[in-house]
Amino acid sequence: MAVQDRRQATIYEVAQRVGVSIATVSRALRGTDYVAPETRRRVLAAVEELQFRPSRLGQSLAEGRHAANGIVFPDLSGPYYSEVVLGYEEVAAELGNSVLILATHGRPDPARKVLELARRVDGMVVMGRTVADGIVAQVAETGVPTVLLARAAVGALDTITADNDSGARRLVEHLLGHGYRRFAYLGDPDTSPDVTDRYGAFRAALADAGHTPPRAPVRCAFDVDAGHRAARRVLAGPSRPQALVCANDEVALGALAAAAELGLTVPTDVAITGWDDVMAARYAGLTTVHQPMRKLGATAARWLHDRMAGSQDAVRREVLPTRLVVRSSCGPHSAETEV
Amino acid sequence: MAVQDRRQATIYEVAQRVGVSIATVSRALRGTDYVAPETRRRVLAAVEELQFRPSRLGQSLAEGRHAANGIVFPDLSGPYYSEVVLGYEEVAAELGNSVLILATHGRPDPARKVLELARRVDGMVVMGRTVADGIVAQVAETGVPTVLLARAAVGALDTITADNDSGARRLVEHLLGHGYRRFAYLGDPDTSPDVTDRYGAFRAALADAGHTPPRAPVRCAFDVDAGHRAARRVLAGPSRPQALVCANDEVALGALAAAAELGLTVPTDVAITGWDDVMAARYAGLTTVHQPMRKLGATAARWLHDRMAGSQDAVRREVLPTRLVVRSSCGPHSAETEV
DNA sequence: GACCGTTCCGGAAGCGCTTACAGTGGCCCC
DNA sequence: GGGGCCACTGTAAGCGCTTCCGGAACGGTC
Repeated sequence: MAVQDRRQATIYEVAQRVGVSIATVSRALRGTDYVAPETRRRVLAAVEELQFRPSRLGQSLAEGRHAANGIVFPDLSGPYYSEVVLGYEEVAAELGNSVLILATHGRPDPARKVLELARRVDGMVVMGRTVADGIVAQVAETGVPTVLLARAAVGALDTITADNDSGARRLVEHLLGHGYRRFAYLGDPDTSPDVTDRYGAFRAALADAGHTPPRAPVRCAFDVDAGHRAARRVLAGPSRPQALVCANDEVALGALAAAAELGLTVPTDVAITGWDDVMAARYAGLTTVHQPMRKLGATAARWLHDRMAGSQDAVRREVLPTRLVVRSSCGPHSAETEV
Repeated sequence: MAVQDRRQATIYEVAQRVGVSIATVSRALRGTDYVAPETRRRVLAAVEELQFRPSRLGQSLAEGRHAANGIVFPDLSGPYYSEVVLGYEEVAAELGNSVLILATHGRPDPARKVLELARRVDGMVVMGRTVADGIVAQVAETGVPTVLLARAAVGALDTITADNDSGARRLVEHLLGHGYRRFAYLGDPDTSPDVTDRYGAFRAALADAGHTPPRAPVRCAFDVDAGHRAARRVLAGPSRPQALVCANDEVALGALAAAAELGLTVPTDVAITGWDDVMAARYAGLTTVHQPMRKLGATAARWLHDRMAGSQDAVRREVLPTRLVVRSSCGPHSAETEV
């Protein structure tokens, strides 16, 4: 007792102190098999005295599992990703798994990082445009259950997404209802599968209604500053669009700021819409499309858990509904449709 | 080649295939010792053929380290925590560590979860009011380097916080400058060390200026809805305060909504301030105190890394500066002080 | 009293790596 | 031509657990 031992006690020391075998200590601790009450008591006492905590590595190695799973996402910045990750962590932890996170954004060689992550977990979810499909397939082939989130299906993997398609169509219909005909799309459809879908549906909806979609999107990153710069360019240019459809709320928020700077009134001079329905959208009066972020994360965690438990059920694909949230930035409305 | 083996190949199979010992395979792979070029080539070829990936558990057990560290926070919801976590993940990953996250919010028995996390990492940071000091001390005693973030120092642990004190004082001074004398504080100082400090400094600043601080805070959770409800109660009650100082931006955002509902104009009828400077604050014209969230996380990760590397340097304590961001919600200003 | 089932426990074999230690040749040098 | 060094490789001892297998003790049954 005298000198505190810095080293963690091992199961051997506990066994020795009690005068039993390590097998008995293990059994007493996990309650997996018969152990005499008195023996168990003495084991627990020794555990207490020695401050023994079983090594997670030893356990995992012996059990052949990590009791952990991971989530890969492009970036945690922005409310969207963090909400999804939170939803994920919440149920993963509930199901007894530790969660490892990996943000690939801007990192060199994300593939290596993802493969590395795959070696420390029993399962993982890959979100959005993080690594190439080939890498995902490679991970899945190593036997690590994988579920895809907000990204196009790859092979026979469970995939969960939000309904970008209907969301975009409803948004376009609403805007057309306001009478707008000249549109611009802000954001880069190539950097996120979700946005690819949204942009595609946006164009399709316009075409279906007999209107010509813009020639090309105004490419910009998905943050406020990039949206701000892109919007300035578009709004200051010739033949100003009547409506700016933005890839996400951050871009739209930047666009709102740009419009204000240019002395333009929203929605009178230009309508602006976002996507995600982040908190700021509400205060900016931004019309947007709501995504069930927590639920996306939670569902992914649950599905992954099923697969890790060995489920051989048919591949699951689900598209969670989105909801058009009409606020003031898209045009005049008689009554507040949403708050 | 014929049938894909579901099982991961082990180092033994690689060794057998090449006709060398596992030691040689290990050496060839990690490059830690002499291996004949030709041998290495053959090893790498076998690795490729068998799709061998070393087991992280085997490695960790042998090396005696996890190559991972963890962060514990109360909740990821809200932009504040997610930004800190992102800043943390960014540098931790850069330094070669996987990141485990654990949100304690609302979970039963957070202590057990934290202790469990401690067993799977080489070091961890504990943020805010998550577990009792005793648990933190216990973790630290097991030899897992620990750094504290946005929480009062415990024992000889590195601790990093934001400057709540000066922030709150500057805020109060500014509000007094507007002529306000009747204040209310929204938020529960007992649920976050940061807020405890802010509230304390808020009262002290008022007292120092010869004014009487409010008798007690208006306790509410740190989200928009709670802020909204609390503000409604306060604003609709008798002797309406002239200024609502809120524990964080979310509460303040809720308060803004409440004021609007009650037909009160901000800041004419009531001034409202927040804390954190989240994105929405900008669009809501909210006067607030900016915190360097990314930097908090990044610094914690760096310090933790030093400790994990065995640094025995003196205990580090740092208080990162905060910045008063004046917008429209606190009163009339001749020119925009901040955007 | 032989037999059997139950309870309890120890021995030992893994799990998949890393690395200390001990060679074994080959080559160079005096 | 013997000694020494260097490049390279194998042996084996861990790392700290879990769990299979089998043995011992004990009580109850026919």
